[in-house]
Parts: sequence; C-alpha cells; structure tokens
Amino acid sequence: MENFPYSPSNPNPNFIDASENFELSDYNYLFLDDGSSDDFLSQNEIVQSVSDSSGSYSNNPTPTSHNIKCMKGVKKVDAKSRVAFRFRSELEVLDDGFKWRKYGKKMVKNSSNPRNYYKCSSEGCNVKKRVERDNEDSSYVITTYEGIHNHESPYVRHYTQFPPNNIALHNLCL
DNA sequence: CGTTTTTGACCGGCGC
DNA sequence: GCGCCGGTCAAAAACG
Repeated sequence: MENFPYSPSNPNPNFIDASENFELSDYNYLFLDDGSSDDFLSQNEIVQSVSDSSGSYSNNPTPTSHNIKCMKGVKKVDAKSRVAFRFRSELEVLDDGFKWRKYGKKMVKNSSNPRNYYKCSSEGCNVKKRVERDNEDSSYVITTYEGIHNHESPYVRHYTQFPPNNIALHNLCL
C-alpha cells in the first residue's frame, strides 16, 4: 500500500489518545477479505501464524502476518471487505468510537463461545461487526468489521476504553 | 418513552 | 429435497 497512514509512531490524529493504552504486542493479526481472492489467508491460517507480534507498521510494509492482509485488501475495496482484529481483553465489547446495536447471538460450530452480531446504529450506515472469543485462547477477543461507515465516529475524542486503534485501522485499511 | 437487548424463529446457501 | 449451518428478523422485555 502506498500510503498507510497509521503506525505506532504516527497514529492517526483522530485517534490520538488511543495508542497509549493499547499494547501493540497484543495485536496479532488483521486481514481484509472480500472473498474473491485465494490470496487471502483464512482466518484459521492467520490465527496459527500469530508468532510475529512486533506490531510495527510502515508506509512501505513488508509482508508479515501483521500487514500482508491489509496490503492486499487495499486493492479490493468494497462494501463487503472485512477486517478482523484479535487482541487480549477481558471485555467483549470494546469502545471503538461507534455506536452499535446488537441484533443477534449465535453459537457456531467448533467453538464453545457464542458469536455476537452488531450493526452500526447510525442511520443508513450498513457497517456490521461480529465479536467472539477465540476458541483456542479465550483470553483473546476476535472482532470482525464489515463495510465502510458512511459517517464519522460520533465519539472521535471521547474514548473510555482501549483500543480505538482497531477502528482507526479498520477505516484506514478500507 | 425511545432505544437497546434478548432470544427463538426464520431464511438462504450449500453439500449430500 | 432435506438437513445443517451461519446470519438476520422481530416481538417482547429490559433499560435508562
């Protein structure tokens, strides 16, 4: 990607308060997947490839388990693009700066943890997210965003919890 | 009293 | 066609 504006040393100004409370070493992967390319790693493959957790980004990233999906995702921007984040957290629902309405909860196969479905509460905004605990290590939460917000975050400077990084990355990568 | 959560029902895609 | 599975709907309850 030619211009990936987020890095630990150069956080998005809109999310300036975020990185202080966010342990990048706990951030293990992100990926975009519109389902149209075999180049994307599956979620399971990514989970298993969590070994490099240096958490570094640059404007010219080399393909690592951290950024390869983001790089690839950039050329496939559409409303069905998805971004997933996995991080250690006791809280299931993190304040990512957007307002969400829960619309479903489902037990999925091969996981002992339920998957929760949320939709952005903003009028006409079709962004959804899924939140579930990692079945392999339930101290981790996996959050998957789908879609692009048609509005700005209503709470740009009013975060109460970490880590707004995820939504910053979510928007920037899409 | 408007908004959100809860929860079983419903639905569509897919493999057999 | 049928059953499984993941995703969504919607009515009622809960919430603030």
